[in-house]
Amino acid sequence: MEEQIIRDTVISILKTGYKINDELSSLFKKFDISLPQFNVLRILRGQKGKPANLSTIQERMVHKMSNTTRLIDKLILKGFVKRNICENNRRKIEIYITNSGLQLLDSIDDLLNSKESFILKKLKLDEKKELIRILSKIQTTQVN
Amino acid sequence: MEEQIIRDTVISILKTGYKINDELSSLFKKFDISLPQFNVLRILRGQKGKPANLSTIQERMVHKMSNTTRLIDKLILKGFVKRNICENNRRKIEIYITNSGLQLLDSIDDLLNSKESFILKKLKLDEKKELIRILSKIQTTQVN
DNA sequence: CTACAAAATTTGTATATACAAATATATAAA
DNA sequence: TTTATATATTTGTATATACAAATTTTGTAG
Repeated sequence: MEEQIIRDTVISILKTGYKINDELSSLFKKFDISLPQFNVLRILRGQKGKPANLSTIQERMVHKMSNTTRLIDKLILKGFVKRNICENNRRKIEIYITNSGLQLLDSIDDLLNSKESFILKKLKLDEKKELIRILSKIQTTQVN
Repeated sequence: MEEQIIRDTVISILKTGYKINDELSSLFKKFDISLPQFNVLRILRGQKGKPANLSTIQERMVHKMSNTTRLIDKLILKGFVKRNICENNRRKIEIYITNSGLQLLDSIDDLLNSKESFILKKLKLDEKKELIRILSKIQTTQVN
């Protein structure tokens, strides 16, 4: 029945998501960061020197979180990012990645690439594209 | 480049997983349970009266967790399940769903079905099947 | 200029989760 | 029978996350 297929689809997305989440988390753990923390660092690297403020980071995060402030706090403690108050708008903060943060990402990049390739190794190129196409339909479904 | 597509695929699976996770969580929250708790209740209902022990439940969970004991504790506190020590093997415990738990599931079923349908409403039947097929390839990829 | 609402971030607090170590029981070997 | 090993679950503890309320600063209407 259709209803069963819907349920199976939902469960298979969830399971695969959890699996990938767990595997990447265990990789990042070796570098003493969490997956969301890594995600933030990568967003900041993408800024190419320009700072980002909290709300920008939140928007771009793979998993939107309720508490990005404390996540940044931890990255600051580890020396991977810096935080300043924005001159123009003192409500905002400006967040930068440090050299140490860039070095960390650099040391993770290759490992991550091979991990990701491994996870998807059974998929042909077409299947990856198909996956992206179908999943993006779900992403763009607005829920009330 | 291929590497970029791999990354995009991984991110799109993660994002979709988080999205579905969050939406279902917010539905279950109305009933004062979490998604993993719901999952356990549904596993127990599937036992059709027979008890399940902790390790069985853990194996079947959508998201394997490190701490199923306390998850069950919470369900017991709410009166949705019961726990006994197994007669044959006193290391094991036997977990049952109560009538109250069954009623809860019953009251959730319809809402959940329509939520799931809504989430996947943009997908044709073939696309759902294709999704399941491709994702199962990832599921069966053993990571060292 | 003052009061009020909006925006951006932070903080308090309760709950959830991960991980490792501890406990309890059963099985097997000597 | 004693000791060791494996199995099943529980507990301690540190960390992570969710959610709501509080704080700080800005913009705007009167």
